[in-house]
Amino acid sequence: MTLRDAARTVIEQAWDRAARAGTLPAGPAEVEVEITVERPANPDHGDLATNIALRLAKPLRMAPAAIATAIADAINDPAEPRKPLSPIAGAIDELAEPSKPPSPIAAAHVAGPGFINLQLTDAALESVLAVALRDPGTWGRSAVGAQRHVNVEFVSANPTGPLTIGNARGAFAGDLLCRVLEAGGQRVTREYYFNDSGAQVQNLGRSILAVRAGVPVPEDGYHGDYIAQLARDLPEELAGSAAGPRDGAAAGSGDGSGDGSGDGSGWKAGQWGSERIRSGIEASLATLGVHFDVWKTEGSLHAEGWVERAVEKLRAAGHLYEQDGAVWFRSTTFGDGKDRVVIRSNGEPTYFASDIGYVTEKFSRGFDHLIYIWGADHHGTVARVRNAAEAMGYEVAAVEMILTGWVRFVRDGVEVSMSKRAGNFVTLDELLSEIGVDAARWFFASRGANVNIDFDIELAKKQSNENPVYYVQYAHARIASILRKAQEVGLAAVTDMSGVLRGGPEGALARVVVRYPEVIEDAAAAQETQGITTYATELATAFHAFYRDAKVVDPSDPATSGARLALVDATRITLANALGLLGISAPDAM
RNA sequence: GCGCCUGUAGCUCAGUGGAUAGAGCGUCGGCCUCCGGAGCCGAAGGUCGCAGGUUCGAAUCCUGUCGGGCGCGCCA
Repeated sequence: MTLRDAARTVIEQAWDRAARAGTLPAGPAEVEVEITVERPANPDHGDLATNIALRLAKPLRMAPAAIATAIADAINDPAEPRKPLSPIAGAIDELAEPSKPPSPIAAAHVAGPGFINLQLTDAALESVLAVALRDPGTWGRSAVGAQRHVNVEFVSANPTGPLTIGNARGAFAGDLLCRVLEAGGQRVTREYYFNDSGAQVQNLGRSILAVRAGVPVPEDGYHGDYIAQLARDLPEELAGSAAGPRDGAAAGSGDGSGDGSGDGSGWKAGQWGSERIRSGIEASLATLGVHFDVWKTEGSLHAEGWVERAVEKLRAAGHLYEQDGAVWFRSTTFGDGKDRVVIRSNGEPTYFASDIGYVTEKFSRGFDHLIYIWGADHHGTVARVRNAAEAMGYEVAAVEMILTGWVRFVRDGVEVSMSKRAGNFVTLDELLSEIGVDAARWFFASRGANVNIDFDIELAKKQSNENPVYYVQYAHARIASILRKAQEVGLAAVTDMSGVLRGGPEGALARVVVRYPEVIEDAAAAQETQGITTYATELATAFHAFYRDAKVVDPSDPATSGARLALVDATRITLANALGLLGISAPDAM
């Protein structure tokens, strides 16, 4: 439970008392309305504020200011015995007599058109800081999403070439999403889906063989240095079998690929090269701090019968029909603009058929929720996959697609066009060696997943030293330095901060620190990380201001020093947790 | 043509029903005898694309419109 939740309870109980006392015509039991509590931007408006009186004006048929006054008076009434409040992160109880837990609210004021502004007690601030200091490992984490097991599939680039900076968006967006869901208490499985048996793999093999043989690569083959490297490394036995038969285990999709060429040349080389590339991709992702739990191949979905069974499921439910020799899914039943082919007239299943099989396979593993991170160019396939899930009897809401916006990569003002086939691309590894993982992570974490971004590589390099991430990291390093200094002179943090938080620089910093759990809760609910980077910047700013105004290490005043050390350490823990949640390092020295 | 995303400060982006719309970078001006100046303080800079509507209240919700991106295959 956060301070915000506690405040909500205080407000609801005050409203209830006002209704029972007759100053308001109806209480929370009679009127259905959500009590929203927010952190006002203007510090003059208190620590927390609620607009409940404005929202009750219509149902209660009263002026907002009168309602606000009634509720505020009830909150402020010291004679009123307090009902037990749920503990604030289990901490406030410890400071209170069990029979009468204290309210975290010191005072309520009516302001503006009917807002109720609330002031937190110093005891509430101190008890929340104590939670951070006592249990840094879980500080800020929420259990709201416990029990939900989520599958997040992202990147999923076919292994026909190294990851490019075009894949960076999905990699970071997906990983950041996973991290914020985990912080919200959910269980997450990170999944990478790829095709190890399609025509592109064969195409890759032919390209490798062609380069090795010194002949021109096929017209739509792959180019680039990495192909030359693979050609050099290709084992002799695979190089000799240019026309080797296709591996039977991969049967089911892509076979012949409908182009009539029908020969199996390049298969073994292609599969060898594909696996080489895949492990290279895994290594690249590892340098980003991105690790997958499951690597799933399209071929396995066919081999294990998932596609076939899913198609049967749709057929049994009456959602399939035949036309022009093909089998169609009646997607229009569920609002799609047109029906979609599942089995082509040549008997081959479509990519969509694999998607359908994959949905059933994922749900068979017990997930409550599926999330797909797709590029914006895939939005056309969202409806059909969700429709198919619905047609098979799954909850549509449990199948969610998040579309990442376009990243337009620019170098010196000129757009960098990228094509793996043409061998013209900037790899993810190159990007990171230029700007660094921490800066790249911060860049993507601080922007919405679905917005289009212009990314100027030269500008990013140039500005990397001024990246806001260093501002936050610097605050962390500065605190670490202060703590080292304190230890040198024999000063230690004290747990009893009573009196130190009263107003002044301490109160201002403490008020930002204690907000952290709410920031994480909001981020998890919105499935976004921008709020975390914004908050981390605010916290760093608050610390730097505190540092300016308050001397922390002062041997002549160990009591004040001790309390300030505790506050500063809670700040350090919070910065480290926020950065760590985003996969960014929190250095003790820079 | 239809559908989805998007338009906020010079630039890159936060802010999705609340009080005076924010940050970083850039520009201009200040601050190191003192725990880390990768810092601090201040200034300039915005008809939130435009027009209607809903609401006590709209950058935020609805409708229309203009600009940008993407999609509309028995490709993956």
